[in-house]
Amino acid sequence: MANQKKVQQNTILDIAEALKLSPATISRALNDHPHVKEKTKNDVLKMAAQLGYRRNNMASGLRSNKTHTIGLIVPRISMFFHAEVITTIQNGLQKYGYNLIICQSNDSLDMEKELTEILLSSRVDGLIAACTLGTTDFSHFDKFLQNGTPVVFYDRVPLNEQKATIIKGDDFRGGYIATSHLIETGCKKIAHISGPLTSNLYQDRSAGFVKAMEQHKLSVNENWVFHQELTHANAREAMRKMFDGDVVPNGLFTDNDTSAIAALEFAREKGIDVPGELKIIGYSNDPRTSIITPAITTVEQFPDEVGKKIVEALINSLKNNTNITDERTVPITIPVQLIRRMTT
Amino acid sequence: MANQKKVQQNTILDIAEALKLSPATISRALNDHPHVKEKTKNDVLKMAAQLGYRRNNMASGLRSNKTHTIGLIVPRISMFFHAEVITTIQNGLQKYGYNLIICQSNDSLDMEKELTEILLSSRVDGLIAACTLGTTDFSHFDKFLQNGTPVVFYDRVPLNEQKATIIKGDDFRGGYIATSHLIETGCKKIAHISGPLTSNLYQDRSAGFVKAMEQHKLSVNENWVFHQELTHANAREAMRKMFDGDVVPNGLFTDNDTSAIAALEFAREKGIDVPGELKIIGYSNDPRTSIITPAITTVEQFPDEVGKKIVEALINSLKNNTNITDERTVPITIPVQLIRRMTT
DNA sequence: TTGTAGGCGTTATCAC
DNA sequence: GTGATAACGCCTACAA
Repeated sequence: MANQKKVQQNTILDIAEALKLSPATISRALNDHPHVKEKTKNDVLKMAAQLGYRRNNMASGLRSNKTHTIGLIVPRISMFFHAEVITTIQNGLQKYGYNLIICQSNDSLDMEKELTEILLSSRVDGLIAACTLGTTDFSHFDKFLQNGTPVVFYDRVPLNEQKATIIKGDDFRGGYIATSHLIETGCKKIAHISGPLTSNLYQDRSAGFVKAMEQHKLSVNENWVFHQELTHANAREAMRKMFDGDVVPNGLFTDNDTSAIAALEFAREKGIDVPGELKIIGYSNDPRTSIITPAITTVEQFPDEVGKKIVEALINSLKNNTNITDERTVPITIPVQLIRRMTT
Repeated sequence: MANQKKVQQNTILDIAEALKLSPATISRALNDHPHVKEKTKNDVLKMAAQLGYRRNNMASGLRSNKTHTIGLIVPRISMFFHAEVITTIQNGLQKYGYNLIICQSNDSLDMEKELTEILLSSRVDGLIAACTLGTTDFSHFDKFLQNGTPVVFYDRVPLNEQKATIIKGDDFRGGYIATSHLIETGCKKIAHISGPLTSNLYQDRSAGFVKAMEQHKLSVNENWVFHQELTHANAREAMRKMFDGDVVPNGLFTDNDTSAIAALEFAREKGIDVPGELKIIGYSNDPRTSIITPAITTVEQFPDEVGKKIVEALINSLKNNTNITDERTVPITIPVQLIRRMTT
């Protein structure tokens, strides 16, 4: 009984028998093989429909060594940016006949490792990953590369990966234009609530921040620079620390929108006028930023573009099997754009 | 070359050879079969790790007729409610060793049908589905039930399905408490922006609305009741129509938060005081409702609870293979709760 | 254009 | 406690 749970499904043998043909012909007909008579093809298709036949992907995959399945690992699907990217990826891959196994690491490195093992067992044809913020060692992805499975990293990516495709937003420029915008609107005392420097995202945005400051001959106040998990609570705490002091910032760049929202709420409660006394700019163009009062200026990352590039790169790798091609080593960068609203 | 894309992976035969054991023993050891010596088990595990062995799920599934994979069909993962439910489901199933193939129908019935075909081919061990708003004929799910694959519907569910598990929010009560709340806070002229009546969701919420109105001897103004796709634009249009008239409502119940937000924005633009002249209540407790000014009163659906119940029900069906059990026919209802904020 | 036969990697059923 | 063997459903040389 253990393995009898599922009722037996029809197989190509059933179709073969019904049509007095050989299983091979059925297989060929179903796969639209050129050397099959039109009529035979039609007969097979009709009979397949009639019997409710569905190809067994396991058997097919075992034999052909292809699963038509792509693995995807993200921190959390409920993060706006990722949700949008995933939707685009899924719709894109579907057109090419690929399925997507979506896995969430919950931003846990252990979970991420476990998921790679699972996807390895599933023999996915390709892998897409946005790593956890704490992933600095990417060796758990090596197996895929080693056995020729293309890997596309996006958003949170390895720094020195030579064999995988890397797709990232222009975080340096994002940090730079956000900070420059604050400066241009009159801020001289600028704070930066950033994420942990273990991730390329925040390294680059921080570098952009520093660059803009330097270019305008503004000094960075280290007490106003935070590297922390970008939660609502942490942002509030950072705000509290800064506004406890005698000298307070008049510009704030946060590396995500949740922090910007928290900061805005804090300002509201403390009677700090935004944008009068404090200008705020966030990152990601989360739907909440346009809805809050005042609407928050932020940096658009074009998740749709990111998703499209991922699909394009992956399909390309899958087709050409160019797993050791040079072009792959050059990261693909998606532009960002300042969305100016009411907080600056 | 066609099927040589992936490098050959190690198999149990490789382990067997390295250890001078038979493949059968390796298989048993890896599956923690009772009749294997501890030492042998350890040796096998060690060698498997050393060789970087990963079980081939296709081969295993083909033989054992189990995929340890659950299919999930939702309209869109980026909808807040679904994103939360999915996260809970995935984390829950993971504990039981099940993977999840997440598919998006984009609220298209054709896509939904296609996805069932794909998941049929994948021979998923179970299926979870939140249907499109237009799904009134659920026969494309019959195949799963027929071959003994448990199916759990949630949110948007079939009305007369006898063999599948049904998990839904208490939409009738949600509509009822929302409307009652408006009445209790002084509204007598109440409008209802609802979704299409093809879905149980909006049938039930509408019934709750009507029931509350009747109970308080209030008449329903049919010009103020809309059944439409619950988009931002449609809600604005509905508002425009209502507020073009001489008599305007002073209470509004919308079946989702996007519509509530659109209505609030409309009111703001037209100088209609909320909650003074118009009270608004939404549905779902989308994060945006608590962030907008004024924060919107809404109905909490407890996606986390929904997710937990789904996992529980599914695991239960999977274990007991109770595919024709009576208890399954009784829908499981998750309570809802009024979240009172500033718009009422 | 169609048929035959072998094998993909694993597990289950026998034996021993 | 372990080994030999067949079978899961499909695909693809090779043969006809």
